[in-house]
Amino acid sequence: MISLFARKIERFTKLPDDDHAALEAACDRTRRYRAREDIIREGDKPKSIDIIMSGWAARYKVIEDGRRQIVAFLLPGDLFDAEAFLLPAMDHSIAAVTPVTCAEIPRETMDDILRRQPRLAQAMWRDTLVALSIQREWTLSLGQRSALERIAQLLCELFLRLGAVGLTRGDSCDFPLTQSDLAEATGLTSVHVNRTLQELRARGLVSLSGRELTVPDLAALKAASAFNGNYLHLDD
Amino acid sequence: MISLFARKIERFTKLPDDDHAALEAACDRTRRYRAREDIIREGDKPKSIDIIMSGWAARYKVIEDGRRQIVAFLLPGDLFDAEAFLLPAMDHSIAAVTPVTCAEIPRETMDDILRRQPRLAQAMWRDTLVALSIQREWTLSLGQRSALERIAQLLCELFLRLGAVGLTRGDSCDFPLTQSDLAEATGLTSVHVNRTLQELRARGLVSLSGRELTVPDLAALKAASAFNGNYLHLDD
DNA sequence: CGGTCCCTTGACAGCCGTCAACTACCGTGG
DNA sequence: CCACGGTAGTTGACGGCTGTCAAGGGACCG
Repeated sequence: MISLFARKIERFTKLPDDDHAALEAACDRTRRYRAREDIIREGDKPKSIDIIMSGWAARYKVIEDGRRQIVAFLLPGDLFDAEAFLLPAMDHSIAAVTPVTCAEIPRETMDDILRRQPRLAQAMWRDTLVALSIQREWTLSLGQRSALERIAQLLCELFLRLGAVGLTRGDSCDFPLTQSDLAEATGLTSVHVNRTLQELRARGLVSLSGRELTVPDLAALKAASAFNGNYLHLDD
Repeated sequence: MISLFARKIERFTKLPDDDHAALEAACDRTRRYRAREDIIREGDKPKSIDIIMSGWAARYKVIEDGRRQIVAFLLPGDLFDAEAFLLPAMDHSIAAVTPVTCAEIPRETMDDILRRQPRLAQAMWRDTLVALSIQREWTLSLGQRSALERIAQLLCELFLRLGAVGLTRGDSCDFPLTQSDLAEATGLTSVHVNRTLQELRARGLVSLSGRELTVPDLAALKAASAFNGNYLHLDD
């Protein structure tokens, strides 16, 4: 059941069988969320650590006057709420983008894992470090890249991350984000995202319609965004 | 010697004495860097995990055409290079802003800590989660805040983080960043940072001269940047 | 006293935001 | 069947925040 997550963290170190068993046993329940439903809100103190089994979600932060920023996308296989386990309370919110199914690891189980499965705990810590690396790249993007580069960069990232968990079909993949979602993630307005997507299409870099993204020439899209995939830590 | 770091991670859970001893024993050497010297470069695979004992450093990323973004500041008590321990190679660089002194934990010692001191490992993981939370706030800032808000926000953050490790004096603190540093951290140009600082001074929100920052009214500065300090996880 | 780094200032331009209206699509229900 | 409403996408006109370019000033230092 937790195969996607296991596969992801085993990119670095193969886990022994008892860690697999512990992880398998830890995910005792699943939970479903509707599209656009909040999964956790800022200030909450959730009782479990979740792994996304299917669907897309978005971490977002709001400023009191209503401005809103998506700070990360969560894809199948991604672990989240480790922060809720180790920190006092959530400092941001998470919303489902599509219908989402999660596997839940209860807090008490996490306590056991930390004490008794150090390799598994280490793999989870490493997962946090990859998330941090991605967050740094978003900081770079928002600080330095133009609108076109930012959007191209984000599309590259999502395409590669989906590919890493086997969710691409050739040069295409599902793409449930609206232009407003893209705008909130890139710090642009949806109007400007719209114009920029037209530019990307005009250059033949992407085709994006009917909830499907096609990237005919990934190298070209990378070049357009000055993409450097090291930050994803997908290889080796 | 590692007191600042221990104090920082014990905000959440008191560590037992043997963890203290393990941490103390782990930091067997210190190393010094000159101001503006690179401490680690992208692609490196350092042999130790470092804790800053004194001075300021900056994590930064570059795009191949030369654009440069500071993605985090590292202050005394901060742990860094955990990513270098758990991930294949550095995906960014770190440079000293001032002269810096670091305590070094060798990789082999870290292996031992993970196996034998689960509470200490957990505290370090938590430290990574706080860094991730800060990185999310930077993403929010760059995506949504105006130039004035971004700079005010950053000044608030640095002032509070310095205060948490006892490095403020009343409403003042050392402030070694140049306007170019601020520009690279906020995604602005140094010209615009200059004008914006003048605006902040004109409003009486900060005074910044001779490497010293004074914040006469922290609440006012927070208000000017729509600051919400939850993300720092400094209390409780 | 020349050099370098940092800060400051002015004029101008451009990327992207704001505002507003319009189209397309789709599911619901009369 | 068509009216209806809501969401998503599109387009145009205009404005402003911030960048670019260029020059100059002040402080520190060898």
